[in-house]
Amino acid sequence: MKILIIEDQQELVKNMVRYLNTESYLCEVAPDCETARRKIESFEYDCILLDVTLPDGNGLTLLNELKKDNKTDGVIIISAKNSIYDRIEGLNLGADDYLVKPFHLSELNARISAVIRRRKFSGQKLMTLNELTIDLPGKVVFIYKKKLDLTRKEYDLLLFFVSNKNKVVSKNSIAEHLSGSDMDVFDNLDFIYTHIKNLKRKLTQAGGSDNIKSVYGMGYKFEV
Amino acid sequence: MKILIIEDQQELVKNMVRYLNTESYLCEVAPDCETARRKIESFEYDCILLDVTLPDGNGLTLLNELKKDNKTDGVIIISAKNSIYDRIEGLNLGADDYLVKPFHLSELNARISAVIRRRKFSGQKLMTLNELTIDLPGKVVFIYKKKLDLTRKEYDLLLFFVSNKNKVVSKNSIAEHLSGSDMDVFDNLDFIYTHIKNLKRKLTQAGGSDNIKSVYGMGYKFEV
DNA sequence: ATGTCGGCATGAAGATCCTCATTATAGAAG
DNA sequence: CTTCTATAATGAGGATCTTCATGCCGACAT
Repeated sequence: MKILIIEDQQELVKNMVRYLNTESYLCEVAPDCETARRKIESFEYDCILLDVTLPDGNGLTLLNELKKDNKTDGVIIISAKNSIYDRIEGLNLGADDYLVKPFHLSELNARISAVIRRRKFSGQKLMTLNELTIDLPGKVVFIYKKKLDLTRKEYDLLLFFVSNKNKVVSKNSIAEHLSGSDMDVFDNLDFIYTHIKNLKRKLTQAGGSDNIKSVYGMGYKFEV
Repeated sequence: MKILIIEDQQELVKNMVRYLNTESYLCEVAPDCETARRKIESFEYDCILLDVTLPDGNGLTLLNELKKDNKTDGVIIISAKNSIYDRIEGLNLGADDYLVKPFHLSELNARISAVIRRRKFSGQKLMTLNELTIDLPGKVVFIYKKKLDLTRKEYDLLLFFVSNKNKVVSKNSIAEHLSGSDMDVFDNLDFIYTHIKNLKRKLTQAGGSDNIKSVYGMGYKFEV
């Protein structure tokens, strides 16, 4: 899952990134509105953390721009001020949640996963597809009650498949989802093969069926 | 572990429950004395958080009732007033600890686990695990009758390990136990390494076996 | 002064990830 | 049907990143 952190306080950002990395999120940082705009244009994030006070403008202004493009989904406002005005304004502009500085990282984490759950999995905490069970808050996958030991990429990949089940996803979109950095072009998509192979192996070795079908020349489809 | 929260401020309760849930406590809420009485009668909680100001009476009155039934064990008083009277009164009535609003959730957590820890060991004064002997009231540790010279943190750490023996404890939970927990966020968990290293050294140098095993990426486990 | 504590630097150990070379397969073309 | 080419699967190994161990030192309190 990819998160954009729009925040200029370096120290805070450092802590957030470290913590969220341990929670298996891929983070990108935009220290100002300008960078944020550029990144949001070129990529779709699962969750956006938006600080209100930024060096080159107000975060709520940025949020307002996003609203026009219907891109406010998944935005969590972060503000140092405990101002009711900011809160209401932010939520009115379509933000999903609101966090007041200083906050606990565990609370941040809880809100992020809540937002993502709401967006992608209609609020469900547990997702079941035949023999497959995914515990979203716990980030654990089971097959027939048996816990799978997946790496971060494998988990991300599986989640990406599940949230696009029965649809063909291109290798490029998979690559974008899995890669941490925001490269536009991938000179080499081979690393996908490895992750798909490993995921398939772990799924089948645990007794599951192989739902990941390759669609020649198109990409892959998770059939269920 | 089950916790009863006797508190009428909904917003606060919501935050406490959410936080304590992430700490894998099970929470029940009583918004007034009446509900609290009923719940305490029908169930035994590992810890009770008791607000002093409640809509239908004073929390200390409730505590007094509990004292008559010897049920004050594990009670943490919560008060908005920083009143010495309340504090002394509460502790006199048998409360285990006292917390002044507003407080950090991490501090609340630390105190709850402290109370639970205290209660867990309350029956025994001496705890023996193979060559290891812990004199709980005296806070002294022996290996083969040989007294270990542990610092406070080292002792706390050992106790935490012992009370979670054969279970993996995360570094985060260790950090929360060891710290006075005024910190919002642990930007650095390295101090744990030092204490673990020193504890291990003291244990082995005294002739004990090294029971503290690291579980890569998970934390540590005290095997016995 | 002394002991305790926590941060930092370094290096080892471990896990993860990606590249690459090779083999297998699908679809197109002859 | 056979051949050819593009695409996909697989296995091995090294690069990279994370986590952990250890020693050292300054800060702080007793």
